[in-house]
Amino acid sequence: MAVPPGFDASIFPREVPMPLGLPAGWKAIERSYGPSAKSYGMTYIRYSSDCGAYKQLGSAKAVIKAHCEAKKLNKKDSAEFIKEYDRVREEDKKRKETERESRGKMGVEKREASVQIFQDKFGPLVGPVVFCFPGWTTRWEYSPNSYQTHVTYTDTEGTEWKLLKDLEAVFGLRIASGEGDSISKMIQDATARANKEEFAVGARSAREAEGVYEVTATGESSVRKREENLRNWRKKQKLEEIEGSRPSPDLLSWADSSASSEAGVHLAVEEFRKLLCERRKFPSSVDLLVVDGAMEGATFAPRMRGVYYKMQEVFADRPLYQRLVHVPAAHAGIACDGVYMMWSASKNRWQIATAPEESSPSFA
DNA sequence: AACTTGCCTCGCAAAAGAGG
DNA sequence: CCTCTTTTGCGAGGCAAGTT
Repeated sequence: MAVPPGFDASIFPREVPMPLGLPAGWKAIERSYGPSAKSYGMTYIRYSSDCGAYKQLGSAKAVIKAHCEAKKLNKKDSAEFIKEYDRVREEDKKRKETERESRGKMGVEKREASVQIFQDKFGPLVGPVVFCFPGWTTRWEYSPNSYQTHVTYTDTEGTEWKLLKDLEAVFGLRIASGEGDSISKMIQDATARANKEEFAVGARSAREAEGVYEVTATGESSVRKREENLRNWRKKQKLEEIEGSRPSPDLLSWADSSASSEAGVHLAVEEFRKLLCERRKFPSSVDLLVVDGAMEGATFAPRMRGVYYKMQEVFADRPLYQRLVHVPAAHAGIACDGVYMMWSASKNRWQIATAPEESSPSFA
């Protein structure tokens, strides 16, 4: 077993976040295998209770069992507790599935059905139309090995799409969930502006340059040689690797260092605004919101505090905010986090959670 | 004897690769 | 361009050697 690149045994053992749905009062410690082990470079997790009664439990289920024991729960309450744990896990699984589906990755049947819904309404989706979606970027890459040019579309969220079928499936799914109107409008507007010849310029340019041709949301086009593109790509990969090994870079940049200073926060907000407007073409009037303080000691404080922007969507008749993070490796230098702030009608309060749904588990 | 620690395997899911 | 197959990655959980 090869040791993963960048593996550093000296950072272990270390505390890691407890898996979702486990009770408070426990710690998860990640340890690494010793140099003599076949699994050197791999790690494993052990759980211990803060009270010291349990040490080195090997799994989440064992933690649940021990928790019920320690709390002297009777059979019924224990079963209830386990049920709740399963429910939370299930919900998280569903959330992840929804996330995958929004990227076009779904089961065969669902995919075919979604594609059908789309095609019944609009016919097959074609490149020149996607090319005209407002705020999207189109990139043609020529690969000399296959003499083929493949196209990648980047949507306004920065998600890349390589297959028109994926887009059809996602749009079909959204139509089925009642978003038909906005999609219809986008498709119709784009179809009206679509121009086959203009689109064909992309593939031709990429082929002639034997490299990459890209047209951004604002209509600027650029050509890069293949080698140059490969270099950039490698650089990006490396950066992402470094970013990945570090805990949330944005927090280090301001939440930790300058949260206490009014001016620091102000600077961070302005920085986000600048990036949003210049790189992601948001209107300069975009509403930004700072979440900070008043939660010292809260486990998820580092995950919650930060700058949020007001989304176009509304939730429960009130604005919906999404957290922004600094990601220098991303092309815009900025990205949206999976953390939202919304109004909860049932609880009659603002809350921060991982998905804009009434039922999603919330931090506060 | 009971507990702690390190290691290994199994099974599933995601990613990569091969082929039509 | 798309689908099917293979490979890889990863968490859960058990086993066994070492400690107390």
